[in-house]
Amino acid sequence: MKSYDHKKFDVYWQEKWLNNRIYETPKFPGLKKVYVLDMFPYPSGEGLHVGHPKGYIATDIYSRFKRMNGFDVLHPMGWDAFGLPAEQFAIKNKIHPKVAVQKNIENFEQQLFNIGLDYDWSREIDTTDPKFYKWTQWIFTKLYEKGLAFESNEPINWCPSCKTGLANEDLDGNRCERCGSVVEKKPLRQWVLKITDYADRMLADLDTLNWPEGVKIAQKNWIGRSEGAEFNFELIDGPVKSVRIFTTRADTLFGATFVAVSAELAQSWINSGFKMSEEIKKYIATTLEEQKKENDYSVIPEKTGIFTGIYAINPVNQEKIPVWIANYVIGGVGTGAIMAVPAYDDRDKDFATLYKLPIKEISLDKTVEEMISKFKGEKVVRYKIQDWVFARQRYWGEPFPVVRDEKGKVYMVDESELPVLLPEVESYEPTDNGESPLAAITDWVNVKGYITDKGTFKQSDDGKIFIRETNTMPQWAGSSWYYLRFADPHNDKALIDPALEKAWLPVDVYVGGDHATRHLIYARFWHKFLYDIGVVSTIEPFSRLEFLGFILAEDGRKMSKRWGNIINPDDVVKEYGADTLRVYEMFMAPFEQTAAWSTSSIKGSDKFLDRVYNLQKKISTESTVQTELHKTIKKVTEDIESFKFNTAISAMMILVNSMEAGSFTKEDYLLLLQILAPFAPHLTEQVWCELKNDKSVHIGSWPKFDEKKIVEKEVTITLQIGGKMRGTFIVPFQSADNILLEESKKTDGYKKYVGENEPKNVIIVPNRLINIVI
RNA sequence: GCCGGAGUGGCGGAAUGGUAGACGCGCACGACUCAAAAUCGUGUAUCGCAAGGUGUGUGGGUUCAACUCCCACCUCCGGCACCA
Repeated sequence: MKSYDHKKFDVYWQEKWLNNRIYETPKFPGLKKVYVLDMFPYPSGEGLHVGHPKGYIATDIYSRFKRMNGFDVLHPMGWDAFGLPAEQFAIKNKIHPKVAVQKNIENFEQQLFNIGLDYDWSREIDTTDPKFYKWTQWIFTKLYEKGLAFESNEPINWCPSCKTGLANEDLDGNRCERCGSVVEKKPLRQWVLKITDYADRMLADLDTLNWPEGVKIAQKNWIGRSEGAEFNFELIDGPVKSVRIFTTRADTLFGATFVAVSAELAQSWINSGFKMSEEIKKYIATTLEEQKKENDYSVIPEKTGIFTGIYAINPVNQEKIPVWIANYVIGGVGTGAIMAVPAYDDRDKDFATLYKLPIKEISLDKTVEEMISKFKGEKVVRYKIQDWVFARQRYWGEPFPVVRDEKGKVYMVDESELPVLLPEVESYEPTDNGESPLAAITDWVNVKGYITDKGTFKQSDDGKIFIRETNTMPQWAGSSWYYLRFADPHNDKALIDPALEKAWLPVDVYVGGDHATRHLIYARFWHKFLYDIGVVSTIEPFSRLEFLGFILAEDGRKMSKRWGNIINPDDVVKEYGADTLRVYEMFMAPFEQTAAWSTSSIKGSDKFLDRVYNLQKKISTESTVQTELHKTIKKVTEDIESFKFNTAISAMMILVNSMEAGSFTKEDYLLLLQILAPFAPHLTEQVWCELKNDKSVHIGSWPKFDEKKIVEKEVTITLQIGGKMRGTFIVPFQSADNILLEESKKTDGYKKYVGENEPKNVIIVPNRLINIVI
């Protein structure tokens, strides 16, 4: 049992803060602004477990800290509420996703509120709100205008279980990231966004970001820029005049001993009428089938191939070399054809060894550049990143603001008629044929109207019939720009007012889990596009990124219904109070590190807060803790700024230990309350207001540490002899070297290990250490 | 295979190249109590009665001094993957 009733404090202050609007952000910031943002959650039906609020607690501490330091803080919260789970819930229970989502949001709000988070709820947003997705649709129309959104019929990844097309980023290997089904390649009419146009800028601007190095590297690899060249190899009696190969090693062209093409390319030759033997056809078919199948990436598949009977001419020496079909050459990568140089490429070497093809060593005396210019190569930059497959054949997403006329010509819906509302349907079931459930609603799909002078579509009852686009946008659409909306959440004339954009953006600190190669790629892409059309004034959306480590269950597994190991923050708040939950989650491990929950360890944080509360009974007029107090203020200030919450708390624990053992004044105690306030807002507010008769600790100013007080009067010097620790002694701060040496001679350690011998060398680190070398 | 990150007590973890294990949990003993819980106090890397020795994944190196820097390797976690 604690000495105070945390339930009373929690509820009292949470309501009071709400009523006094102490966390409401001004429309425009003053001199100092900071925009602190959490990756907004998907409001699932299961509610929060204790892992979810970890990041929110951190941003809460950070924004309270900044507010106390005189900043105007934008710290908002919203809901990323489109997506498959709500839809699947709807299908199962025949409840409209909107209804389920609303209920879940209310539950989430209450759970977050109970933790005492300082969000400005007047700025709450929801991606499924038509007032919000109006602007998601608007961005799409702008992308289309600039030629960055286009339709394609290329085969795309199709998840047979989710019954929708997917982007490369939605895959885990060759499985659907959501459900784990192996995806198929399926030709499907698709909306695609030209993210590749921004690849170079996204790569270059990574350097400007204060992000964890690992994320930057992951993005760099995902974008996967490679510089190389393409060369034409003429074919003798082939299906086409020449085959085009891509290489990053043009300098090895003289060592090419065969050409290898993908089964896909060979199939296209057959499709266009070229005759090949049954054996070859069979090989192509089985290879294509194999490549579709599940890959175990830990094992490199065995290489197979077949000779086509065709020969190619190496453009650098007119040598006649055979053309093979090989399973290690993959359609869709590069040109789908390579020149094989077994002497300088391990894969080519394996293949050549297997099929007894020649391996030719050469002298590499020409540079890549020389080879390109001399042998009519073409310099080519390739990216691993693919254009963003942007349409989903599902119900619960943003409708496209797109119609077609009877000839199939595409028009964007006029801006004045946005948003295109997501209609009610009877069945949310997806279909097998790649049609969205929306396609079944004929009186929505067929819409009368006309084309304006600007070339956009407007509705009119006496107009011609147009057909609406029935796909919806992917889950990542809303989250690609939502952070902009918080600065101007109720604007219905523009996505964001330019003055507010300049005032608040960019996000100064962005906190969340690992979305290195999806959300953080997509949002950067859209932000750069919005920069190009003048909506935003910064080239990057998130200046600083802090990753959070997840909280595992006590058994070391992920918290999940399936394992029955979920810990609900509501229960923890009830038993220990919001402050204890907050302090414990920040103390349990370094912020960015994954750690397991411990029901016994949390008691330590609870005890700590109780001791802080009880300290007020010990207030005296003498202080023995000045140095330590000011050291702690310094440490906590620095640690919050760098997200080292665990060591900040540890420093405060050390201070409290000293305060218990020694004596301290009321002023000392109030300073402790102030630096603890961001971590434990309820308890500190209660005691602060009682003792000081002040309005709120949270709008007061952050304590400044006194540099003079941090300086110790006496320091403990470590005595080393020959590098080994042989004792300690105490001297006044900043004692001269000769004093240190004299003092060290008085120690037992010196007498024992040095005695009358003359030291070879003496190394002195002022205020710290003396090392006598013998 | 490539690219990241990490290996420290029974556990979570702390250490600008300068007393390794701060702080917390757990455990042991003691105080309070009829008793228990809570609370408080003391102890808690390891070998040794002690003096002292050994210890931060392994093996080398640099240095007066290495968890920290360099080289080689092992293990675990994450990402990418026959990308030409």
